[in-house]
Amino acid sequence: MPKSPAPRFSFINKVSASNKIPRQINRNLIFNQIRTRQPISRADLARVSGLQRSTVSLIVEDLLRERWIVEGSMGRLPRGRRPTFLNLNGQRSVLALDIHPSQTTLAVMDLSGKLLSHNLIVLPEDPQKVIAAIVDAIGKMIAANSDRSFDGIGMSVPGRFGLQLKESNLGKSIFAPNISWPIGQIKSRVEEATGLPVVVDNVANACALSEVWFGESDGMHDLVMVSVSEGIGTGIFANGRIVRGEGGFAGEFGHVQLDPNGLPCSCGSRGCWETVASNRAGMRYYAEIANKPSPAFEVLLGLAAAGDPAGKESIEKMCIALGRGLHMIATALAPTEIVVVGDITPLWHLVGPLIEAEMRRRPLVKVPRLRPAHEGNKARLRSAVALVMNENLL
Amino acid sequence: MPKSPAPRFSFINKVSASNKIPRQINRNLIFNQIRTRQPISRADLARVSGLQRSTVSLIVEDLLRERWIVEGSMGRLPRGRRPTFLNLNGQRSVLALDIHPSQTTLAVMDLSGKLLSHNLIVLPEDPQKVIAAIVDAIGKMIAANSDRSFDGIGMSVPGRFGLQLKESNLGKSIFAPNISWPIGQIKSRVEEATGLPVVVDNVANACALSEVWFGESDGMHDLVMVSVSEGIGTGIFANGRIVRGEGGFAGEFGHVQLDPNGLPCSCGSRGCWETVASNRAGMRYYAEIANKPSPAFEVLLGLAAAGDPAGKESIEKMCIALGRGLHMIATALAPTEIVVVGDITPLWHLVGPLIEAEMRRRPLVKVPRLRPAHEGNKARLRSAVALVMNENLL
DNA sequence: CCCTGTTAATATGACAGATGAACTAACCAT
DNA sequence: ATGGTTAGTTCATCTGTCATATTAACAGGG
Repeated sequence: MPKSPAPRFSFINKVSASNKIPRQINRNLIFNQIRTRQPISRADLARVSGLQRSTVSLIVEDLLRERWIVEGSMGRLPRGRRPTFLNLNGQRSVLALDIHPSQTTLAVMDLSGKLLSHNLIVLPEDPQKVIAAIVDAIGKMIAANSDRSFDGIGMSVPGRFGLQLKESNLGKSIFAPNISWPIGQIKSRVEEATGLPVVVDNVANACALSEVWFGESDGMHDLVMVSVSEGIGTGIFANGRIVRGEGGFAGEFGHVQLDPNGLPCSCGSRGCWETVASNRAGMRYYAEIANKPSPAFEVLLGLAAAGDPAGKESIEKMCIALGRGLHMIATALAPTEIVVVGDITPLWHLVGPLIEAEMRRRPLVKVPRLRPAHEGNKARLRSAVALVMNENLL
Repeated sequence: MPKSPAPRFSFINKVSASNKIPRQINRNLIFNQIRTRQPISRADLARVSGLQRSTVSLIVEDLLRERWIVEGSMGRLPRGRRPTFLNLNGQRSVLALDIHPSQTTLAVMDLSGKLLSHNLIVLPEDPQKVIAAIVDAIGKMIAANSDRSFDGIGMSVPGRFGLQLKESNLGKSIFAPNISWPIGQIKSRVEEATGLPVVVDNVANACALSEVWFGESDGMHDLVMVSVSEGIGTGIFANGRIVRGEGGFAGEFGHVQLDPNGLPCSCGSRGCWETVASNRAGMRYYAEIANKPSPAFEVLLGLAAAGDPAGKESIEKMCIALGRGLHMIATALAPTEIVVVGDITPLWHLVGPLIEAEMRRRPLVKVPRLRPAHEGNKARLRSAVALVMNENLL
């Protein structure tokens, strides 16, 4: 990375900067390069970052001392001294909890987002017992991995939490219409029980971060992550950060009213985008078309993939509604790419073209790249790692 | 400003930071404090910025040497040495050009956004002669103010320009459906003619910046600026910067399709928000209701203010449509505040409540503050100053 | 008129951190 | 062995902030 585009910090800032700031920034840079390019030598880090080899060595020394990274094998070059490869410390790991109305998963992942083990958590019927069950499952998972060291617990949840300046979470759910148990207490309860720092964030925000941390996006461009499940949530990544908005409530494109005469929505409004484009909408379409109750969404997807006419038509209707919403997002934010995560992503070869065609049917000054989340099935889990790293690493 | 909320630079960055970065940031901070609090002493700057007095003195020395600021009178305190007040250098000024489909204004402003003189520019009919007329007017304005020194020319235009990493402009208009002359060449033509740096930006972006630089907003919160004129443009300020999106096309909420069966729009789509909520829409409503051609929008506003039934009804319809769009923005981005700029702002006591009521008629997790632009009539001009400062000052 | 207290502003040395050049280490090919 | 090459470290220098000391400038009181 040549240093040509000199960094500009010309935003209006209210806090003064000390001379530790450059180290903070450069350390971040170096760590991220190790993360994304490991194994990599100090010399290559210097080349890639634009920093001097001496500076890189100092930063690497810090990261080694704090055990974020480890020295690995030595490389072999046609000429010259052999480089020492650096890797993320594989022993450090993160607990990832993906809370989902229909299915909650707990996993152990390492800092590079590799899935080490995972379990479905069966949540009890009684809303008051859900958190206890989660705490219990987490305890067992930690016990079963006593050889590893955990840096924290990341949770992606379908709802918006109040956030403060620091990107950490107040732990108080304010807007989670698709969850029926008292999710607001989960942060404090789990922190109390495990002693580990817990970072909670909205699924879509977390997946957006995940895409930037682990995916093909490089953090330099704008990205909107659209999470399609029971409802629709979006995470907006712009200018190198998640756009959180006042109280952390940015990204509720799902509750933009597209049709004033539309169906009532769980949020209390009617005709919201998610009433026509979510999994629930797909199932409703099926029920209307086939004139019988819809099966679970995964099953419905299977029907559509197998060529069942009612199944196909209902998924198509859903895709058209999705496309219209994506046009809204593309028009409003002109992101470089829009990434979709949800149950439909495994069937992207079917739904992707439909969604994209509908998005492009209207004029669009700049057409964003549209794609499913990188490794969609792990995206929500891995986003939890991104959350913890984003919060705790620096 | 106590240093308590330690600045976090934990975004994913690709450029390394040198140890000149803190100075850059602190210099910015000090300059902005002088700008917003002038006259102010070094001691107060230290208190207000959290920096040491010695550091402040060094930075002030730089700013004085570069003539950004000047030493003014001395203060008087009940006890102790008298402070030396610092002020922006009143001699430095900026040319501000507000290009507007119906009216183009050229002004001289100082760095604090004070309007020193201004002129309407009458644009010739022939599209090919417009830029020459503008260049001519600028030349005359500079000649008439030969005692002043100009730092640059800021232009706010109703359109989106291609932008690059540096927030400067490529000078090539790509999307300006409401301008009929070749605006894309304006930057290079004017730079060539005057030798001054020219910064061009979308009206809404510029006004958003202006609000942050000169208004009551402190740059710490998110803000969406909605510019209502022939069309509707929005400028999104989040995480301390304008959200520009790929190619600089973010903010086209005006072209989100709210009604698939709506009227055709200048962008080629139909049922865009701006087809129902812009000045043009207001005039169309009047023509429909009164069954006669609408007068110019300013006149229509006057009718409404004077109590003319058709005038009132048409403006009301426009306000309702505006409110619906603001609900969309509030839902999507949850900004701390939404600021409106345009011809309607002088009548805010009439239209404001209507717009806000409609915005709040639907559920909203977080209701943004809604207000007209600070000194709405000067907002577009002053935004040009913000553009130049944002671009050239540091 | 000269202390004393108080506040403003500058000077100075210590510390953090990036830089670049010099240096050492390790390897290969001849 | 030797020279060439690449990796990584050491060190002096520079920029910049910070804390403290010092000087400057004022008011009020004896």
